[in-house]
Amino acid sequence: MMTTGLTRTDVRGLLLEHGITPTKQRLEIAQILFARPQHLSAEQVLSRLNEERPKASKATIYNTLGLFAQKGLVRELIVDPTKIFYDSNTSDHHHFYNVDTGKLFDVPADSNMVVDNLPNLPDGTVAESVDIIFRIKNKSN
Amino acid sequence: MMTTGLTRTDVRGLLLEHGITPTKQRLEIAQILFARPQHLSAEQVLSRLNEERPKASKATIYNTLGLFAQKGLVRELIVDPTKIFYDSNTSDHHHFYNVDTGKLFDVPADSNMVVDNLPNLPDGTVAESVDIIFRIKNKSN
DNA sequence: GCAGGTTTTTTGAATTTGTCTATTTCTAAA
DNA sequence: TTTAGAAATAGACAAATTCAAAAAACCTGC
Ligand SMILES: [Mn+2]
Ligand SMILES: [Mn+2]
Ligand SMILES: [Zn+2]
Ligand SMILES: [Zn+2]
Repeated sequence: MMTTGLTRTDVRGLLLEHGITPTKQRLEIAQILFARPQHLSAEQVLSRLNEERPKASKATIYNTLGLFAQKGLVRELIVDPTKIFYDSNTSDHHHFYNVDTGKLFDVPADSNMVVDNLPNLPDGTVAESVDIIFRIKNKSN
Repeated sequence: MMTTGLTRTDVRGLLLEHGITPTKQRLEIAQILFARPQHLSAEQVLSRLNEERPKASKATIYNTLGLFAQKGLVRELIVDPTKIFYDSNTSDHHHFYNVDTGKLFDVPADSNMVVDNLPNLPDGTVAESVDIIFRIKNKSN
C-alpha cells in the first residue's frame, strides 16, 4: 500500500476500498501497519497493539492479518522458518534478510535490478508473485 | 549435491568429503536424500526412514538435516511457513512453489533466466545466498 | 427499541514444527 | 580393554498458528 501517517478516516477508506468491513479491531491493526512501510510479525503487531490496554486478542490479530493479506492490503513474506512477516508495502519490491539479526530490509526502489528471460511456468499454472530474497550475514572480520 | 542412485559406499564417501562422521543413522538419512534430487521436509524424511522398522529418532533427523545443511550437503528452502524443505540438489538453481498443492519444483537448469544489476548489499554485510521463488497457483478456469 | 439472523471477536484448547535436556550408546584412539 | 568425547534417543518443552465454541456486536425489518 505504501502509505504514511494515515488518519483514522484514511484507514477506514483503505479497508472499504478493499472490501473489508472496518471494525474497531481491524482499524486499530491497520493503523499500526500503515503508519509507515514496514515488516511486522504477528507477535510484533500483537505487542504494539496491546501496549497500553488490550485492544484485540491474538486470534483476531491472526484472522485480521490473514484477511488483509488475502485482500491484498499487505504482503506475506516467508523468509524465516519461525514466523511470517507482513509487509505494509505491497508495491513490487524485493528483500534483504539478515540471517544474523533476523532483520528484513527492502531492496531500494532505485536499485535497477532486473530479471530477464523468466522461465516458463509449469503447465496449468499462473504466477502469483515472484519473491527475490538476498540472504545476507554480517561480515565476521 | 545433484547425485543419483548412490550405493552405501558412495554415500559414506560423500559424508567423509564434507567432514561428517558417517554414522549408521546419518547414512540412512543420506541415502534417502541423495537417491535423487528432491525436496523433502523433516517429517517426510522421518516417515520414509521409519516406514518398516525405526531407524532413527525425530531429534536425530533434525540434528542430521541441520548438520548436512551447515556442511553444505543440502540446502534449506524457506518457502512454506509451516515447514523447512531440504533440497538434495545444492547446485545453483531457483524454485517454483505451487501454493495450491504445496509442491516445490526446480526452475529447469536450461532456463536462461538472468538477474542483472544486483543491488548493493547493506554496509557490513555479505551475501550468503540469493533465493528466487516463483509462487504459482493452478489456473482456476 | 427489539427479535432474529449474521458477522466478528474472544477465549482457551489443540496442533504442528522444531528444540532442549538428560541419559544411553557408540566410536575411535590410547 | 579403558576411556573420553561424539552421537543418538526419548520425552518434555516451546513458539507460532489454528480451531471450536461461546459471547458480543451489528443489521434489518418491524
Ligand atoms: Mn517453524
Ligand atoms: Mn509456523
Ligand atoms: Zn518490503
Ligand atoms: Zn531444488
